[in-house]
Amino acid sequence: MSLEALASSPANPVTVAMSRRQIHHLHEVSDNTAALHCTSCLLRAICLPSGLSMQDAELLNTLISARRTIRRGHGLYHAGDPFENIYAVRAGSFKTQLFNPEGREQITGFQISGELLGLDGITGGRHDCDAIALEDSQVCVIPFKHLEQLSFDMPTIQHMVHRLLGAEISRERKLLMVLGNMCAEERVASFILDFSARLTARGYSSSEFNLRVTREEIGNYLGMKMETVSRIFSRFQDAGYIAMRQRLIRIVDLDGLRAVLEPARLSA
Amino acid sequence: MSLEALASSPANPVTVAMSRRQIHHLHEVSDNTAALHCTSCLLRAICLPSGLSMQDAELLNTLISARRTIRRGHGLYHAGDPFENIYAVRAGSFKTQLFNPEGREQITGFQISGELLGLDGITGGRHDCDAIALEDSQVCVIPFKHLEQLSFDMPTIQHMVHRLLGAEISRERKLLMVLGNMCAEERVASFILDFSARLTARGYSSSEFNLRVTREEIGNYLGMKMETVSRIFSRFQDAGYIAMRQRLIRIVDLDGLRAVLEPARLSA
DNA sequence: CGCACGATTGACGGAGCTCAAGCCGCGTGG
DNA sequence: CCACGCGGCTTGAGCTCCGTCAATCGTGCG
Repeated sequence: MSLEALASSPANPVTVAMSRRQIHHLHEVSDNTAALHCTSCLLRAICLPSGLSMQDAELLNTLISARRTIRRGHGLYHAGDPFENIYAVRAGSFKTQLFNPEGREQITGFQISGELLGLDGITGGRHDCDAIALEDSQVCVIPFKHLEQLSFDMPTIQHMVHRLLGAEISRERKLLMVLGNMCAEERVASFILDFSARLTARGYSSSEFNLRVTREEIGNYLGMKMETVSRIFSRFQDAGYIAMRQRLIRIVDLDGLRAVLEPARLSA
Repeated sequence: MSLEALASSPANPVTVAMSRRQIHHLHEVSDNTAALHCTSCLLRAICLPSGLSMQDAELLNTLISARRTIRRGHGLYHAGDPFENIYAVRAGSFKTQLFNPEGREQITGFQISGELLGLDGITGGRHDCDAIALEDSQVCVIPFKHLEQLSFDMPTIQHMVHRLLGAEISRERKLLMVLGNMCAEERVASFILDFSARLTARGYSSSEFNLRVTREEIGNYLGMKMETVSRIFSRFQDAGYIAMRQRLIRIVDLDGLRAVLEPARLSA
């Protein structure tokens, strides 16, 4: 079936299949009531306890004081809130946004299951950004004081904390590279590829997923305007790299998408 | 005296005075041989030991295994080097640069006295960027393993490490805001203001300083081309915000520079 | 003194922004 | 169940800011 047909027909069987198949949604994890402990959590391999022994993971579990459910559009925390906990996304997804003194907004990241929230605020004792749920979501609450205490006796836990903070630094650096060096097409391509890679690591489909965010939010994150994001999605669709319907996206030609980032294109 | 004269005349008394006065240079600190310990170092208030008691600072000093001198243009460490130490800039200045898989370069920061280097690499056990000296410089070497060990017994030290990592995250977020939200003029204005603020915190002149970096490097850092950086410096000079001669810059109208960042300008 | 590298400045073109119109899909209420 | 409205998305036309290319200048160094 041609991509043109896919793009133009709302009743197209493929797109209908896409919208019906539930991808990366709340129930996959939270319905599993057996997974209330880190040791048995489905996210264990990629979440906080990754790299820890079974015993250490058990210990970590004792820290998790609660789980919290956040409704779509609501905040997990806001800039200025006292820093007390870090959070592991158990189900759903979030965005973190920053406001500068002049009131400009910058989205600094989108977090999905198994990723952490709240590491900002370690320095100042207060969070310095807002974390907003993009859909009904659930997080594990980890009181940071307890984590610090635990890390006195446990070098592995201390290493873990350092690793987490370092990972956040690396993540932001990658974004700096995108914003500082890439043109609009490249930014969008790397955005899609990054999302795909993270979903792969979590065992979700890497070729078909729901972005959950508006064009506006993607644009803000990538430092460009909504209209440009939209145009480039359309261009990628015409080029046969992706197929999309609303916020549902399917990667059709991974190599094509990767080629957008190749510097060789510049000389061509 | 008019700014036009200042800009056009190389022999102008003001600019000559600027180039003769030594600002932010190596000898201010390293000549002070009494300051070989954290407790007596001139940078104490703003460096690693900031916020620590005299005793803790003394303890910290025992960690500093060596000082290293790096010649201008040489690397303190490179991407891929095993991560062993973090470094405190004792004198001079550095840039940190990142290369992505496609070979693109992104400068992620400029570090001056009292600032830290090497925090990247905590995660992977390897540095993930290069640190290059912008002038002959000297650093204090702090073996990270020792620091971690020390932090088992010393909550204050552990807090310090977390604070440092958190500060790095915040720093990069500010840059994300600049790259994601601001036009060229605003980027340059915020670059100058950021530099000025950091020098103020270190007791240097906040209105007159040596940038030490090429237009190319400023452009790379700010996500724009050298020519645009140059044009905007010229424009700021014409507008009476700054006076500059080569890499030496003097802030003439701080409020004017700040006003460039005001969103009110957009509606005007 | 002359070379080389960096900085400046101009002319031009294009990528991406602005403004605007129209469309789609979903929720709501009659 | 359908009409309606609204928020988000798409697409077009025109413009602007910034990148590109190129010439020139200035400065520091050998």
